[in-house]
Amino acid sequence: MNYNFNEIEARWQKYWADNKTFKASNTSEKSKFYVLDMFPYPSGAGLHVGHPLGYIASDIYARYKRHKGFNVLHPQGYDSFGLPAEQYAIQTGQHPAVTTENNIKRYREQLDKIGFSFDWSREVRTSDPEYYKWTQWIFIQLFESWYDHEQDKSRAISELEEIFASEGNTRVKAACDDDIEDFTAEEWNAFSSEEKQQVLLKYRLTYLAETEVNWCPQLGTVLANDEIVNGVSERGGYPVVRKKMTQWSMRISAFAERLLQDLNKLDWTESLKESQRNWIGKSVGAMVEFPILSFPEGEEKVQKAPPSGAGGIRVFTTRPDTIFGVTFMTLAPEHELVKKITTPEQKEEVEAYIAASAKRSERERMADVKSITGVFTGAYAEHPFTKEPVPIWIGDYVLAGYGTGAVMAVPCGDQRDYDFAKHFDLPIINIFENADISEEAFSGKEGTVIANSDFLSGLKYKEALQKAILELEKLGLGYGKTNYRLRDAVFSRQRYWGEPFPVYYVNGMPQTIDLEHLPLKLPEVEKYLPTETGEPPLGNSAEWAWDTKDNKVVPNMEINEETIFRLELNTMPGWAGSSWYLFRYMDPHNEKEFASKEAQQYWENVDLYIGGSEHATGHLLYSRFWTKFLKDRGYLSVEEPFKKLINQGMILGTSAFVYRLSLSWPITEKNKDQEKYLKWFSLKFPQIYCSAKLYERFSGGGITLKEIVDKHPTKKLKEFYQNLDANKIDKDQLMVSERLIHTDVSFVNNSDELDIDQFKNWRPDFHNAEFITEEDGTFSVLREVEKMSKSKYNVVNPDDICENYGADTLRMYEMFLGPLEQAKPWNTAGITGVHNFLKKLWKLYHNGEEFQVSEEKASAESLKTLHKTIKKVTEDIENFSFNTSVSTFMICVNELSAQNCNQREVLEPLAVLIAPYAPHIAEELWSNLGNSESVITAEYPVYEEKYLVESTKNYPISFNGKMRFTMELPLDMSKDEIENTVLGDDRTKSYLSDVPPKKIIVVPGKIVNIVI
RNA sequence: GCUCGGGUGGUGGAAUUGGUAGACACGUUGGACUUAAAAUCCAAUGGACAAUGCGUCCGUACGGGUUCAAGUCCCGUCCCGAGUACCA
Repeated sequence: MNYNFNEIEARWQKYWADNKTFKASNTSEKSKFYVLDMFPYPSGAGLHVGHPLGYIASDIYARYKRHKGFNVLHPQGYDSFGLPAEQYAIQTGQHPAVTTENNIKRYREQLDKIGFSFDWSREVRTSDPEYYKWTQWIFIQLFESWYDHEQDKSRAISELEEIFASEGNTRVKAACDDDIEDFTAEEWNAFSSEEKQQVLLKYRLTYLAETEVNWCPQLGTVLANDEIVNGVSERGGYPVVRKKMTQWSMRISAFAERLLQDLNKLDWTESLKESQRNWIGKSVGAMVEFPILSFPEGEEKVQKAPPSGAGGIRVFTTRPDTIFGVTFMTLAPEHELVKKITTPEQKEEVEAYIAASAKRSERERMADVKSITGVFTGAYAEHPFTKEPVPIWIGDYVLAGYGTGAVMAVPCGDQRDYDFAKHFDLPIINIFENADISEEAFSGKEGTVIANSDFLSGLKYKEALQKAILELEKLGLGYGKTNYRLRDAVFSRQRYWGEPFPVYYVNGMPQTIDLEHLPLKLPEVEKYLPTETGEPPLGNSAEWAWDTKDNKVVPNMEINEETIFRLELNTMPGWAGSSWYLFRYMDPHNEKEFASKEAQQYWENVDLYIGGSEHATGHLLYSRFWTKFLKDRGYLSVEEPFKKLINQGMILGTSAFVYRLSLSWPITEKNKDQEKYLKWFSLKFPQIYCSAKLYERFSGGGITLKEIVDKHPTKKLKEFYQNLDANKIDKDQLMVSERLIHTDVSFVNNSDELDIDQFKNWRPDFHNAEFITEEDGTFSVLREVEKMSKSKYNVVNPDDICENYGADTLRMYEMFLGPLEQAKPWNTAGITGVHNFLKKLWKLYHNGEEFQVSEEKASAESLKTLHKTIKKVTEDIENFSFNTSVSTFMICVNELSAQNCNQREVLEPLAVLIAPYAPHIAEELWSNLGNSESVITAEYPVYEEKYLVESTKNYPISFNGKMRFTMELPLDMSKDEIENTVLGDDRTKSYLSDVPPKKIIVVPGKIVNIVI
């Protein structure tokens, strides 16, 4: 019987589904193990071979753990709220829920074909009201909480109210807005309830605030920092501008220190922890206040303007020890004090500068690091110690968003300050002993001795740092402070397809809806675009008001501001639902809690999490934040969501680009009839030869040139295809890409012919390209490895692989490609190797057509092969080195085939051993071996040392470290005996040629090295 | 710029604590089977020299070093990838 993978796989997939083989129980005597994949966003394009990579790895591990006797939770679900479904809805009018449902169906079909051991009874979808009910509930909990820095935990807002009522807010150390004024208990108690609400909002862990946000006009929404790549939106690549808006924010900054410290507890890769550390961006230093001096008109005398506090410029610095090196200050152009302090003489210049820098986008400012710009405000600040006036400048190298938006400039110690000072001819004072600052700033820290600095002179960096802070504190002009780069996370999105906020507004103050009335379901809207007045899409809904009497949604027209109020129009961002989904899997159908205490206590948190590294700073940070919050408030018992995390590398696709090289004579006024330009340019290939309509029809995935020719045989296209030299390029595999490369160079050539050699000279990247010259131009074909994506027409579909080779081949091949964590290009060519291996494995259990295993004792040789394999594969799985375990299996099967091994004693354990990797074939073999239950119930084979014990070792004999020959010697031979035996060998003698060796190194069991 | 990875045949990649570099697979070449092809099986396959085999030399980005022994450890240089960036 041949290895009929299609039939075998379909049968076992049905068996698993019918028997609920992978259903996990929340009560078990066994130890638990939780293996989780980052759940997918169900996009319209379906899965490509890159998606399942991580799923296969986690599935192998989950199956392995089951064999090892663990109760394994291995669920899967969908992150089903998101932008693409909404964009699609805007274009086609189809409800996102409908397209999402369709996409999920397709995903499920594709996933099922690969044979994953997911417990689908626990499936979650973030867009399901029964799920987002609890996302809304968590939001409410955040709203009802504040962060107490003294206890270092989140607490109920009612406790804060009690503190305010009894002692005011002066002693409260809370994470809160900056602009809070002190009040006493009496004052608090005298506040109106509205005033109280306003104050509390500044303490809540989710709060409304006028914030400067990243606004993307094309997408019509705000974006989080991690949704912006290189100044443009991650999705779509649209420009992003800064804009002030009232937005919900999450006070994640309150958790900065804990998020940083607890990284040490996690079994994550160092690089991932490092990116989180960078993102949190802790810096220790001091807050210093420089009082402002002003020059009142007509008076030369320096006068102290508003006393410190109200009128000072606050700066954050990591180097308070360098304070005597301050020669000027720089404010960000957006700094609120700029307008107040600018002198009339400087006003014009300053305003022009502010206007100019406001025009420059964030991106331009980032790209243009080199040029130094700035303007003097005319104002001066007073140095806290020397009392000397310090000129105040503005410059856009200072960022409004970091620290206080102002810096004390120490040109001798900071390169940017140095450059600024040089450019504007500002003084530079050297306050470092033995430092040369004639060319650049001196940035040394450890061992640096401060000079020329009054009471700091002679002190080392560390001592000076502490002394400076101490002295500042004495003056009341500064204090030690730790600053974090981590900003509070904006939580509002002006979108339709997301979780609605369970919030309505009474007199402008937000109120939340009680749990028993959740979920607040997403309303129907006529269109998914912003309203004419610029409100988010939910503003289009006719029924989006909250009736506080009946606790239900009612039509907007009934709003009376007494019992019926308007609801929040924003929705939550994508990361809301994904921040806690791991806990919902534990108890997915619970209607009373997001997960029961029992389920939580049993499953705790994720033991192994596998997913892409693109979530390093977004999802993984937010999820940690919410977990810590829920723990603080007693809803969870764990501090961290994911114990161990592995990033699978991306699988890349190979794209072939067809470029058209053509001649053209662009005619301009200047060169009319004078010169001929040979201009090379690329065109969207399909658009040359086929209509735009056709192009759209093909956009379901990668398209080959042959497909276009078959479906749309225009004469030109046919000719082009036929004339391609099949010896030079694989014409049927030729993929057509819409990629457009712009060239910015044109070069002069007086001939009409394209000089290919010259062209290659000019563009070395085309050195290996194929060139084909046609009557209407020259074409070139280039292959490049890049991210696999529908838009790049380089997608390989896993369905086709399953169809042609089977899921087991796909699973093993994806693992065989290389280390899990490494990015690697997909190349289908090598898949036959893995497929042949499975065929050989199949043959081991068959005698020609018949399934047949022998009940006789296996040979010592075969047992050795088996146990060697058990040992290596087990180690490999534990180390997530799946690629090497696949080759171990290949070696094993090659050896057993050579030994003609067909004994049950070897083949039965082998079937279990390979089951995590190739579960379908394993089930088939296991059942043919006479077992009635699924192979998943089988115990994992145990490696026994006794089968591997060797009596001899094939010693490599090397001379001066170079291996020359080997000698088979008993392992129990002593060092001296080995030495004598080796020296007695004829080959050794010939290498020594009668010269006695200088030294002989014998490492028993390893090597012999003779030094001549 | 900084941080973290990495650089090994024609290709993907192996090589626990320094101990036989190139496992396993693809590809290529030759052979068997076949009318033929596919499939399958067998053999060879880092490079150079030698070629009857024995062999010799060079080889893990580059230059040094430590060591009996270095892909592996140390110092310096170059290159590639990822993240991050006027972070005060």
